[in-house]
Amino acid sequence: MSTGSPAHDGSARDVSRAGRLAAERLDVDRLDTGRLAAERPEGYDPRAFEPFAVTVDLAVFTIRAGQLHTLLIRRGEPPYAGRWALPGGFLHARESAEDAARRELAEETGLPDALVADLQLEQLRTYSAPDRDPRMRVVSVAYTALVPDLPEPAASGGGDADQARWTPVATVGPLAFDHAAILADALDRTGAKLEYTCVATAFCPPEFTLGELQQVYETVWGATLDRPNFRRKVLASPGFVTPVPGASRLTGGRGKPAALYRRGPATTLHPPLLRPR
Amino acid sequence: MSTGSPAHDGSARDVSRAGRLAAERLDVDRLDTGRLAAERPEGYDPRAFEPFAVTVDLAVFTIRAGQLHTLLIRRGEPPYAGRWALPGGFLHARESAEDAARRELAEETGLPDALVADLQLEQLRTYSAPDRDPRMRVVSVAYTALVPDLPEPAASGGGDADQARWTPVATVGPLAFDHAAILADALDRTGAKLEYTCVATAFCPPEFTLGELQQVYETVWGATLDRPNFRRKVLASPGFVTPVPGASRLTGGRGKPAALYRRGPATTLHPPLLRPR
DNA sequence: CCCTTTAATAGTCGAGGTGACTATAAAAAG
DNA sequence: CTTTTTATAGTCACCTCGACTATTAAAGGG
Repeated sequence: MSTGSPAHDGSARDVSRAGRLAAERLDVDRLDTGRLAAERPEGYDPRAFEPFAVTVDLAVFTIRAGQLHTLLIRRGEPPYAGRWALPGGFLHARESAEDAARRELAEETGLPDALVADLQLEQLRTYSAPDRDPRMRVVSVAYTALVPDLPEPAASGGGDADQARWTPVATVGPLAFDHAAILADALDRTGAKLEYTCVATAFCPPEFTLGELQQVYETVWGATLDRPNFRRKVLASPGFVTPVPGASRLTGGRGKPAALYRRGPATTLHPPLLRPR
Repeated sequence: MSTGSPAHDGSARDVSRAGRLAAERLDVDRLDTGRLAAERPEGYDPRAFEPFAVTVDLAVFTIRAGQLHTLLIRRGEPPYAGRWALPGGFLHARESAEDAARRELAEETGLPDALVADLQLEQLRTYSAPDRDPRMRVVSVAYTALVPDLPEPAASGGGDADQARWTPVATVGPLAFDHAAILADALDRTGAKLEYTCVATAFCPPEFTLGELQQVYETVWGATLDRPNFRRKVLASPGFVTPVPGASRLTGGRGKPAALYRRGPATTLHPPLLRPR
């Protein structure tokens, strides 16, 4: 947590990692990684090495009109036909879970590849309950992504735009599979990450005002913050934001124009910006 | 992060979750979860739905003789024959990853089932680099467990005791597969969790002195802490520890006997106990 | 053009947490 | 009995933070 990416991004590490002993379906004697045959418990079940399907699911958040939105996709086929679900899909044969998440995000949101490439993408948790899919065993690696408010709505990428939509998290109804639990976990994690990392700027455009940054915190936390104190805290955190010299923008039309900032080089907040209560 | 288990324990939730749409190997048209056929990119590869093997790996930590130790197992077969590795194994057909981790932990450490059942067990991260196993595709869900210093060394459970050992993390050599990276991630995470959760007591026996608790922090962080200040902080955190009335224990033989405490009901630390610098 | 409104920015003050430090109490060793 | 050792109690300055007030710079209405 000290100096690493706020998203606990491990893809670069993943790629350079050596492989791990694995099952070969017809060679049961060599299947049980890391354990000797002598150590195996009695009742050893060959079905233990049944293959699994592996998917990624994405909780993508943005802030639009002062409300936290998440990207949902309407399912067209059973089970859960007609239900909304998190975007996601299967791992391809030669890609890591993070690569798959990035690919799915690009495909389903139609974001330019350049934007997707350097996006905040954090591995949330892996969901592996045996009955989470009624038809077969599926293990899913969930990721969280934070994006700025997009000029173009989601699913502009060629597909049926009606099938993918930004939905205010407050109005999200029942979701397919265990996606409601994944979404809840993602919300918890995102709120917590705002406290001790600089990821809040991921919700903002390249240049933003401190008022807009504060709105990110207030929207995600569902709390109101004291503006002078928030300002003092952010400016006192080295590397959180860097001022754009001479630049300012009229925020609401009225009032004093606000100075503009860009995201700084820091990824963690020392000390943290704790949410009230 | 607010009131949940410090280990982000999601097993209870997992079990109650509905299943997720999955691949059926002979029904390619229904394989791509959450996406319509119209949305699929060209060059769609049927091998994308190749089955994966899913394993769990365990970074088990304990403190012994003032040093942080981790449980390692010596591999008996290639690849990496003779190398040390983290304990772990394959998911069985009808168990969640957390259940598998708990089962593997019980099998490989020989701990009493009762102890394993209510153990701190936290999902760390999922490792999915395509080349992490030279023979086939293996996705591994890594867990971290913190245990008190065990009277009996590891692998007392029937097997070849020479194949499993507590090893000081400072002297861990090269490990099999990407286990060195997993171990490093687990160390990072454990150090960070000590700051804002109460998991440190997981390293201690049921009754412990504040000096022993402080040693946990000092050992994991590799730093020395001021004793009066540590004491003040711990006692000021409601629910972190509860005193055992009238009980005391001679710690080193010499000196004033220390009061005994048990772990309290709290799981998170407000405000956090930040490590120095 | 002046005055009001609105929002950003600057500054103040006290409570509380924390680091560094000193002092006392209770045990064993000599 | 004295020394040593370790737990425990207490002190003090600094720094952060929450709550609050004051000033500045824009738009809008008369």
